[in-house]
Amino acid sequence: MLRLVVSYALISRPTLAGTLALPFQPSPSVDAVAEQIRRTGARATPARIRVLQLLRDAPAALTHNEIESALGARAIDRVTLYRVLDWLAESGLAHKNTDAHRVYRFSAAAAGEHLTHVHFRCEDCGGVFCLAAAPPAAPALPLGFSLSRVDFDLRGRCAGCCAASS
Amino acid sequence: MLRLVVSYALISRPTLAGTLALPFQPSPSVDAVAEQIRRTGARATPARIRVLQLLRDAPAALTHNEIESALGARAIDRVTLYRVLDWLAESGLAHKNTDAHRVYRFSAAAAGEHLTHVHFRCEDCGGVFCLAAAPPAAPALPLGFSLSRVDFDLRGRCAGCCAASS
DNA sequence: CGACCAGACGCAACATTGTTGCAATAACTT
DNA sequence: AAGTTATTGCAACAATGTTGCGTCTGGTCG
Ligand SMILES: [Mn+2]
Ligand SMILES: [Mn+2]
Ligand SMILES: [Zn+2]
Ligand SMILES: [Zn+2]
Repeated sequence: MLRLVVSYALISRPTLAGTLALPFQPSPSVDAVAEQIRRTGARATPARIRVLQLLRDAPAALTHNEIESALGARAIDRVTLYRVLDWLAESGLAHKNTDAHRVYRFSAAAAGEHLTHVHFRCEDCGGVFCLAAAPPAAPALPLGFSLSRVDFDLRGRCAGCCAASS
Repeated sequence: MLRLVVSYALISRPTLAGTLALPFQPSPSVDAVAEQIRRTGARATPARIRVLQLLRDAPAALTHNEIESALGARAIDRVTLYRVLDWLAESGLAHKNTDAHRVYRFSAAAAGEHLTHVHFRCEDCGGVFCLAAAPPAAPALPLGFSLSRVDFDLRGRCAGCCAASS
């Protein structure tokens, strides 16, 4: 069975603040989130509002599964959640990334542009941590290739997982 | 449906040789491969020999699916192939990586150490290309984190996919 | 306000990749 | 040649993600 635990508390701990980007942000109001959605030209539905608000509150990128659990009772439909998440990513309101277990993780885009910093990916829990360091410049590409983005990923075990196994 | 096409020919083209690492290597004999397997202390079974030989012949990292197709008739069992591939990776004879479509790709380990160079990952076909550039050094980690590996991945569209859509 | 309708939703069914349990087989050892 | 035990093949399962389609509703306009 796949073990996918997000060390919520740990990620936003001040202990790591010196090297972690994206500090915790105050929760946005429902109206503000709805307005942000409408500005893209699309409809501000309850599903989109709740999910985007959840992402903006989250201290780390979340999986579809984690979001479904977080919504708890009166959860929205599984497929709708997939569509909402993809829509958020396409419309630029969220980032869609793959974690160390090859599962998609989503994070609110407003909080910071993930292309401007380096990431640490825990091979144990799958968590993604935003580090303060900037990624280096890309080397030259072979002829005919086109670049869309650069990822500098450090892999290993996060503090939480290291502590849990010692 | 998932489209997973490896541009075999393209990857080993001399056009790209200036910037691509891992040039094409001559095919190893069955006996040499079997001996390489036995040296790990495990049994040299037909499945392991055929798969490792295929990987050493391949100009690019292959998915489970591609390997199954390549073996064609008298294919080995799906599950056995998964186990052979995982064993090859664990025993150090092959590398196991994730492509842009979040599918595992396997490549023979002897041909070159992938930690010493940068990769280009095509977001269209999922192909992984080894570039000649070396990855930059890792920045400092937060306290308690442990690093196991660094990936510097360029993402975009490969020459084959760019040409196909123009 | 009430009707309208493109866009969003919910449901059911499906696809793909990867894993687990277990009995049967065969690679190596003696 | 027989014995041991790693490896195989099969069937069933699990997790993530997708597609098709009929129903509903958010935002708009009369
Ligand atoms: Mn980030
Ligand atoms: Mn490589
Ligand atoms: Zn972890
Ligand atoms: Zn491509």
